[in-house]
Amino acid sequence: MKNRKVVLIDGNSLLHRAYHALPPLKNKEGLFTNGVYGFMTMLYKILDDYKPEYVSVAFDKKGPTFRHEEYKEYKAGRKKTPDDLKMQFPMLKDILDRMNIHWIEFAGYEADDIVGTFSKHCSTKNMDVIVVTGDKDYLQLVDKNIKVLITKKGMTNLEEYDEQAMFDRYSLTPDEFVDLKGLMGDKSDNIPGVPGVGEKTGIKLLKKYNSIENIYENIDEISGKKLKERLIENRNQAFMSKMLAKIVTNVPLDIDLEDIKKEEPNQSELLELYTQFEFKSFIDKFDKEIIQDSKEKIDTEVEILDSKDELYKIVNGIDKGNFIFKFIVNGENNLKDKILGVGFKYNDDKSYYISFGDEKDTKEKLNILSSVFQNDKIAKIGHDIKEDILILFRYGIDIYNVFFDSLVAGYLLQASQKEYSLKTLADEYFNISMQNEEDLLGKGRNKKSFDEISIDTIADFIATKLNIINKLKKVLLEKIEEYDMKDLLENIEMPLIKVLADMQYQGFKIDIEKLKELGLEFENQINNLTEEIYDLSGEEFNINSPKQLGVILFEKLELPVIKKTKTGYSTNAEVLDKLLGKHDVIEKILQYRQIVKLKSTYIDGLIPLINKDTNKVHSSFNQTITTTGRISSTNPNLQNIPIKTEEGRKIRKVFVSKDKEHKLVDADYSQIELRVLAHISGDPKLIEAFENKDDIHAKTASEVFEVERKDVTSLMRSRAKAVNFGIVYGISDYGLSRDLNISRKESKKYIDNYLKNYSLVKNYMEDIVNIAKKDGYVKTLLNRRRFIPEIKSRNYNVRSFGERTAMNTPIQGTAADIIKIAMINVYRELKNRDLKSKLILQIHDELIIETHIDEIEEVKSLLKELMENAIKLNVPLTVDMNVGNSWYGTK
DNA sequence: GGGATCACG
DNA sequence: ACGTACGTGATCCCG
Repeated sequence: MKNRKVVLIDGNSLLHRAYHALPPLKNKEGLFTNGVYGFMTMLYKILDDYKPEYVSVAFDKKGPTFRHEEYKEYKAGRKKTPDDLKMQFPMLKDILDRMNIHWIEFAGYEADDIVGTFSKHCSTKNMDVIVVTGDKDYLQLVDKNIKVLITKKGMTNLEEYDEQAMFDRYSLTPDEFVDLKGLMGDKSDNIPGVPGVGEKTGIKLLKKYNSIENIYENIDEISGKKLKERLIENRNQAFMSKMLAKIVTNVPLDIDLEDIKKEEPNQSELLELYTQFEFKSFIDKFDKEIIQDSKEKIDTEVEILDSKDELYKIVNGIDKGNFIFKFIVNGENNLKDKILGVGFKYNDDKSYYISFGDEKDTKEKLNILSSVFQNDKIAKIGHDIKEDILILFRYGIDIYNVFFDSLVAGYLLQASQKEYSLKTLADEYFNISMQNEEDLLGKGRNKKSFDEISIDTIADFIATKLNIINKLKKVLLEKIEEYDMKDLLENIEMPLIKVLADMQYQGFKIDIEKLKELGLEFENQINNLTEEIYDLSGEEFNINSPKQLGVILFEKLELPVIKKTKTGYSTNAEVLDKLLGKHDVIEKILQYRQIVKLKSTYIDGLIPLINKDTNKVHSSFNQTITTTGRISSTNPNLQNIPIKTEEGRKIRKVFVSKDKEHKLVDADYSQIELRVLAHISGDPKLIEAFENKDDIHAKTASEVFEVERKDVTSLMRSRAKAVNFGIVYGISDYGLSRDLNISRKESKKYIDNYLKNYSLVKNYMEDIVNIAKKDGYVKTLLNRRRFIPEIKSRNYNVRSFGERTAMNTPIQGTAADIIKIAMINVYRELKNRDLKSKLILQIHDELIIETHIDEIEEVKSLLKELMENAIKLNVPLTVDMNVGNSWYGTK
């Protein structure tokens, strides 16, 4: 018969280990959970590996122990347990209770004494005993039935010691190990031992004499004058140290094995706690059913409306309050695809769903609803409302009072998340699990569309959504107020939704003929370059494959390897630039790369996105992607259309105004980020420079290079420009040296010179990093918040990244805030004045208005006015403007 | 689906 | 000694 197995754990030791091994994880309430999480990870692993019938976790009990009575200085000078860790003890004990795992503490004794007593008791009963700890002292407990597991670096690694393993490692028996500690002492417990005796000497002595007692009986034999002297001098201390180090094995415990028998955990209670602590990986191990049962149920009461009359009756009763709504579309493109219906919920009433038939039916039903959408007294609430507005615009319906969007609100609260779907938010803010579209429709080849789903299913689906949006509204708004972001939400992000929807709806006209012409031009160049490259390298290969190109360049042609990537040779432009002149093929490859990029991304990539009827592209402007508050653009990305090279800039010739009656007016902020820096740092010299309309890069050059202003060369100016960029990005000498291809020493000098000149900028950089360290986040001028957990990382690279982020985010983010305000004001003003001109694009510091030719002067003046006065800073904001028939022309 | 590359502010 | 500039998106290759 197999021996019964018991696992005994030193809870204090293991929780300490876990706490120090893991980064400071917190749940969303701010509760530190790292120690508990690490402990449980280990516990699960041990239970899994050893499958014990009996388990107990021992803790130290507060207050003095018998050791303190024997020796007042015991554990003196030890650092206080940090509060972040202290609060995790009751948390852990709570988990153990819910797991039905026994835990124990006993006044006057430490955890190791309890474990010692228990383990010896079990050993005499011939049980297999496994003791788990982070403390080597426990090795004295090892015997033929007792094994000791000691944590190694990395936490989940445990080293197992039985009698043999111990002897292999220390050449000592467990009993001798106590004496070793008596000789060596222990700094962390403030046990003195014999000064000058360390592990090596101690082991040597004990191998010969086996115990401290025996050493002193034979003290005359000891070789080594000094050692002998020390031993004699510290005789009492040695015996006392041994006594302190000896784990007590007769604590007066009332031991009943039945008490520590491992029982089944209370699943639902445990799940509740794991949910609170956000231990996702542990939750995943539970049965699906138990998880499901633990979830909060969501109201899905919904009435399907069958006719326009029914719809009309309901809509008629809506005059003020909250209107939560969501359209169902048969596809991805709300500007094109069929609208299947709409679900809505008025205040806390039940949900309604009504499906739309043909175009005529759709229009009629939307017309009935338009009185709600256009009623300023009714607060519109939804999730990703921009997509719904596209539908309304498509049917000529305006919308007022866009009050709350859970997508945007979720983003504002935590801008670094990947996504903010209702399912994710429901999971994050409530204990609710819901279906998303993928769960409903499937994915890949078997993906269904909504028109293959029964109307009852759709109605349930949408009712769930509406109810979750309603619940989210409450908690997200509370949080937003707590973060002081109400103004940002109400006056910037919510009004912006409609502006972005309109930009997307308006679109940007493409000159198809010009596009095709340019495509052919690029194609010819590519063909020629391909031939030349094959010729120069002596064989045909796929030039687009960095792997194949690497083989040609660095193996066949034996060019020097400048840089490697994870997967092989680096062949990027930086590397190729350094190889220029070493082989004729390099120049051709650089040209080839450039033209292929232009053609594949900006010609071929654009074509499928053009609406064939209108020749327009309708880029999607995304409000919830960037961590800094900028917006992003996709399908196509209109924020990275080439400009830096003439060849690339030609692409802009295909972006034209929609007809002869319109032109493009392009307005961009000059140096907005440096101006923001001047404002938030308050640096008088920087502020003055902008007030004086100074050439900022030239000015920086004269300061950084310590030359008279008249002696600034164009090379100096362009380098100073890089320094200014570096400052905004959260400067590092390494980054600057790479960018300018100069030594780090030199770049460090430039930076030092800069910061010497602009001492308040230097202060800002230091202050903001400290703020981020203290608060865990930084803010923009308008209270947009970004959490920077990286700044507390123990990894240098990660931490440095956090510091640069802390410096850059308030600058980039404030600039983003400012242009958002400008966009809202411009949009409103164009509308108020009933102008035909429309805002169609934003590129971070630049706006493009498709302007009616009769309105050009008016638009230019209102644009300039509204952009420059979007916000009052202690430096002026200035805007440059250009007009053209194409985007190429606006220069 | 991730890595490399390169387009923009 | 450590080794990266901040923020994005699209395309291509390749496992």
